[in-house]
Amino acid sequence: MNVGRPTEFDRQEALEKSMELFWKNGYEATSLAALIEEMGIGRQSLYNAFGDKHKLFVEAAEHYINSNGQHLVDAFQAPGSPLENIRKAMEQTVDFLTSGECSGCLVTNSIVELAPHDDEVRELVHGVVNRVEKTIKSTLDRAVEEGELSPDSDTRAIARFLNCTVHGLVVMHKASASRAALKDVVKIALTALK
Amino acid sequence: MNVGRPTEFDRQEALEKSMELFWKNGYEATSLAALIEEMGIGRQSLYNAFGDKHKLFVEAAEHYINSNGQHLVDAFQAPGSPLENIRKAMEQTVDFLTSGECSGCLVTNSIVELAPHDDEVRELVHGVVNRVEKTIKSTLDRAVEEGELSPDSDTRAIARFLNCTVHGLVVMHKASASRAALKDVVKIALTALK
DNA sequence: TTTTATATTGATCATTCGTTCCATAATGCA
DNA sequence: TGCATTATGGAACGAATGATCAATATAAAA
Repeated sequence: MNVGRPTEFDRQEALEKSMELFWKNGYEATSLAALIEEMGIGRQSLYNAFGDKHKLFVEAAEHYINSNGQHLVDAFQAPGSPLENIRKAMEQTVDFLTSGECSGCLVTNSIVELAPHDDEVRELVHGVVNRVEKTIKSTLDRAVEEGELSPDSDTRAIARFLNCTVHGLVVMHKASASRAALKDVVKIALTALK
Repeated sequence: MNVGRPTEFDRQEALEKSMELFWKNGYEATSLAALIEEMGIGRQSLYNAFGDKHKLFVEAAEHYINSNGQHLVDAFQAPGSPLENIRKAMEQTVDFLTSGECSGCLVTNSIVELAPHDDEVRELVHGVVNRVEKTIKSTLDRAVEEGELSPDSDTRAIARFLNCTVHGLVVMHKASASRAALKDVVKIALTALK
């Protein structure tokens, strides 16, 4: 077992670096040369460890979903008041976008750049969108159960709406919208929770 | 005046074709070869008439803004009930996205793909976003004047919110969201107009 | 008709792209 | 100590990229 020359680099670390690059520049605009440079590994090592550029991207996107994406899901599912969780999750999104050097959301970026003509990526991001929608819906259903929301609320529609708002916030931020503008959006969006 | 060999192709027609291609595939994924193929002109003619790929893209984007983008602005500014205009404009957006073969919105696409690292495009789309926001705000202000909306409404915030929702709808559509899902979003978003 | 200016056509440019080949190095196993 | 197996580093691949050059064609102006 474990025969052969041992790998010299940290696979997870290299994957993380590639994720940051794809996140910042998108798929097409990220070259193999840039990846090798940023990941700090040799060309052949990249192909050995990750297959090819597209496979690397998919793996990087999955890693993004399991790390950054999970934070959003966690915020919605936290214990305590469901509506308060939703408020916090939306404001957390604004903080996430406006804190430090952030390039929006890798999922949103991939939806726009790749989903229309890349079947594998489309299935991946479509799954994420559906999962987030269900997460929000279950939080809303809990809000109904606990009397925070009217029993005749269309929780699925509201969940879709909030999900949509998150993507809209990402786009606005990339269009140089101010933090105040994003907060305005959240403020109004939350008025739909009555 | 008008000296030299006359141009054989229709410049506006060629520009339109390039717009459709950039719209469908994005900037990076649209090659010169595909452009001259679709535009039906020679390579050198393209460079003579439009400068280079980037200049062509900017001009195509401006054309998109002045045609497709104007339809949205017109919907908001139509005569009659302001709130009714807003409702129609949002539903028109859903129709626009789900009718025929549409690749979202060239402006939204450009924001995500190019705005972060392309100064010229960023200024262009930033201007569009601001203009749309002001258009919606003026419609909302008219709604306040005509008593359709409470006088203490934060019309700028609502305008930002609706603008955000439009971009979110585009992203959702590209993520294979159903027409029903988009309509759900609009239904909830309009409840913020109370 | 000659001159000047612009358009078209096709060849060709240097780069960059993602990818692969190959020789070498480093490990565990027999 | 070989042997098998995997990793690394560098060279090189063919294809595609955006862009330009040079030759020819077509028009108006002199």
